[in-house]
Amino acid sequence: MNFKFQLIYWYSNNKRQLPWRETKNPYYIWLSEIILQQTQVKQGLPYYDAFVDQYPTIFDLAEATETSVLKLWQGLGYYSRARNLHAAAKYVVNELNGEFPNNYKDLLKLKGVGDYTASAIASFAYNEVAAVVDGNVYRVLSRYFGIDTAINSTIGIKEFKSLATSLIDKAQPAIYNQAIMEFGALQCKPKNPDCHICPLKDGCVALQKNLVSVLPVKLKKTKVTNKYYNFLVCIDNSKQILFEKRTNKGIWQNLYQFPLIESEKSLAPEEFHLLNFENTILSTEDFDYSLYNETDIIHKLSHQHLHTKFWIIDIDQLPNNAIAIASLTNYPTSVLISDFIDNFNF
DNA sequence: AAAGCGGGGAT
DNA sequence: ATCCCAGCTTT
Repeated sequence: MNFKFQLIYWYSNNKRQLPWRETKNPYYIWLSEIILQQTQVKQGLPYYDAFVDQYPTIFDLAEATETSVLKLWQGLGYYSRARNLHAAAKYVVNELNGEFPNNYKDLLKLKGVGDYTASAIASFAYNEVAAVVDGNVYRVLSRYFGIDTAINSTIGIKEFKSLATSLIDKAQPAIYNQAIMEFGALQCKPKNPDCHICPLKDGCVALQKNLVSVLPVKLKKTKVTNKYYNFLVCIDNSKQILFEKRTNKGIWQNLYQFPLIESEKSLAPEEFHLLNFENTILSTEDFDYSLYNETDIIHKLSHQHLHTKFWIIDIDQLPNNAIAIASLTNYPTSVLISDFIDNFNF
């Protein structure tokens, strides 16, 4: 048996039952693919169910507000996916008369849809011969064929896409694509795969040459920068609180948070006055404050470590852009903020 | 070509 | 700690 039939045979015996595999509806398949970008199935599954439940059609999604879409996305990370998802839904409904793009080339025009996702939707929903290359595929191909080209280099991306295209089963592209990804996820795992029970072991170059643990090759890691965040939790006598939208570029765009002042270093409790209040409505004179967390909460993103302090500030009367404390949970926020809201005794 | 963008799981 | 996850967009 050749490579593709071995994969498909293995898949038929080992595949997981997942809801997006039970449908050919391109909207549901698209939804699942966006959710699963850089996200493990276990983490994405409850979000998929929630989106299907709350937005059963692309029209429902298009009619929603971005804030409500972000709220449902809360906790999943990479929030540009949610913003792009919503924008693409509006594009399909308003510009394409609600007809979902039905081929690789047109799928690529959707915001948040790149080569992998366009190939996945085109093959799964329309059985188009378009080879997917995700993290699983990179791993399987680099090991089986013993390829040490860096998978995140420009040349590597082209080389693996070309190889994947040459291998796909043109008679059943949907099954083949599913099979190679599932094989990478369950059998050809990143760490300590059980190669002695692998159906492809006889042809696997990495196994013969003892290169399983070093393939695939990936270029360097991103450098982590440290930042020092000071959130001002400003509460007044009528249980109002300041909460505002992050409109800047960068992390957590369009999510909500308490007023934030960055500092150059981690401040001691008595150094509160060193914060730069220039762009806030507060002056350091007219309120009492305390520090919620004695030691910094370190919120780790892939490229930033956020050393965070929550300063609790009591004020007589906040301006009328403040919101009710009871309504805080209606707003989409980062995990850093939602954890605080869940734990703080308001 | 490189950097930016989250959060959690596995080891 | 470190790497990885059904990657894409911006610089």
